[in-house]
Amino acid sequence: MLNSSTDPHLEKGIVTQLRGYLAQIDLADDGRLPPERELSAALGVSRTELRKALDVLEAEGQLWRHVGKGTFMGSRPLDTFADIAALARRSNPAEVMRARIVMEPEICRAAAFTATPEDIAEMRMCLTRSRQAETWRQYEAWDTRLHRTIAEASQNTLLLGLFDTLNAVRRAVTWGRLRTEPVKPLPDHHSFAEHEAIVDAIEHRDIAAAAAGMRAHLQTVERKLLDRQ
Amino acid sequence: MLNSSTDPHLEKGIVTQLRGYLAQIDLADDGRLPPERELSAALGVSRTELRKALDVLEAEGQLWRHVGKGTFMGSRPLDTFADIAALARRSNPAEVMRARIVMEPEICRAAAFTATPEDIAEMRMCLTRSRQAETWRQYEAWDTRLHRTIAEASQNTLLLGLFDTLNAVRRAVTWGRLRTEPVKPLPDHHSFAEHEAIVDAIEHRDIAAAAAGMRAHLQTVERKLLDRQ
DNA sequence: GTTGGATACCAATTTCATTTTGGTTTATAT
DNA sequence: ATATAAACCAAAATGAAATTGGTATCCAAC
Repeated sequence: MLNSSTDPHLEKGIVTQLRGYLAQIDLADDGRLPPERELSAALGVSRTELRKALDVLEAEGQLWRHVGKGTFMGSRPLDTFADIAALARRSNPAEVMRARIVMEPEICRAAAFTATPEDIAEMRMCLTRSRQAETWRQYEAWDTRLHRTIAEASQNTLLLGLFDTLNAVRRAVTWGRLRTEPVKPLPDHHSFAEHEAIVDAIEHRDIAAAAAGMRAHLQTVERKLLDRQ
Repeated sequence: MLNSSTDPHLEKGIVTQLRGYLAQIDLADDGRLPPERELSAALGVSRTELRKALDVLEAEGQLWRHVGKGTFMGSRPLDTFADIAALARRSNPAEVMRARIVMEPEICRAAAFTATPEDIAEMRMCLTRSRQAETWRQYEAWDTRLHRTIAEASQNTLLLGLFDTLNAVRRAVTWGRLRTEPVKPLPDHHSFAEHEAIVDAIEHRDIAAAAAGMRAHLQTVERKLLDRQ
């Protein structure tokens, strides 16, 4: 009862030992620390005792664990809002338009840097087809494809992915408005000229005009959208 | 030149043959049809010719294809590029920084419009805590929280969701860089002053300065990152 | 009797090699 | 010229094996 090995407060010693070890080691970017089996060996304690110490730190919120994954410093990654269905439920058409106005002009600016002749040819095809559209559905298909071609032309997988996410939310959001528009796009539909101005700017590598054109276009779309409600 | 096998319109025949076959067969729930190698054998045409016919149907939007996955009837599912893990696999640190430079300044501009006093108070707390950080991990935690607080202050669920997606990809991307930095952030670390300029601009509703400050900050981060490689 | 250590086992997850698949190129033949 | 076959590539799916946190069991020490 007198030697330290039976001291009931020994576990507390392991906790402090562990704290020191964790402060000292330089862990990976993801905050993952060595598996329990290695850690117990490195600290010279049994796995059972190490787990008790880890339980304490986990209760303090200093780390989190998951079977098969490992043990990680910091707080458990919060449920990201990246789920499209959840996003669409929380969002609304006004937010979608605001997000488009934030993102797409800058994506368009980047595209003006990097668009290839093939990209521009596809944009031109979208322009032609959208003018020829016989129904609003067809028009929207070519409109969507044009905007996505611009995002592709940015040559950035990640930006394209974010654009796709935004687009998926846009389609999933309940717009609540009924189509009271004419059965097919009229020849003087505002988007035609705006789209062409954007593609022209991209083709001439006029990055400022490309961004400005896209912003103006989306602001027109936003205005038309909100007028109707 | 006279027999039908050299008829230049034969390919059109293959398209119709394929249409008939697709209308006839009972495809799986996911709309997947047999791989090209099987399909060409079943239809008794070469894979090259089959692919031409598939190109036509794809251009019509009747089916979509993806390497490794297969060919599917109908339109491409919404969440194709929205998966974080897939994005992280495809992307890289340079793309992540470019995407941040595209998105965050505009989010910051929006935040300068809408930030509440509570938002700004939290930003100031992040500034203080990041200055007090004893390790790089602590610093990064407060840095991340500052940037997310700014995104929250935009009052736009969708923008916040896109920001979270970007952040998740950032954490998942393999940076491959070794930590050669000092053990703790030095008092003259460039980010401190830059962060404070951004929060100041937001507080004074100087939307142009907010966006410019964020852009300058991220460009500095990008430069430091690429220097090191 | 209680405590701690070693061991074995479980299920979730990752890892890695293999296979499959659409996309592309090359050589050959008609 | 055009079509075909074959080979090759990279993305993705697949499946076996290893890894990892969680749990139960048995045993020794006191």
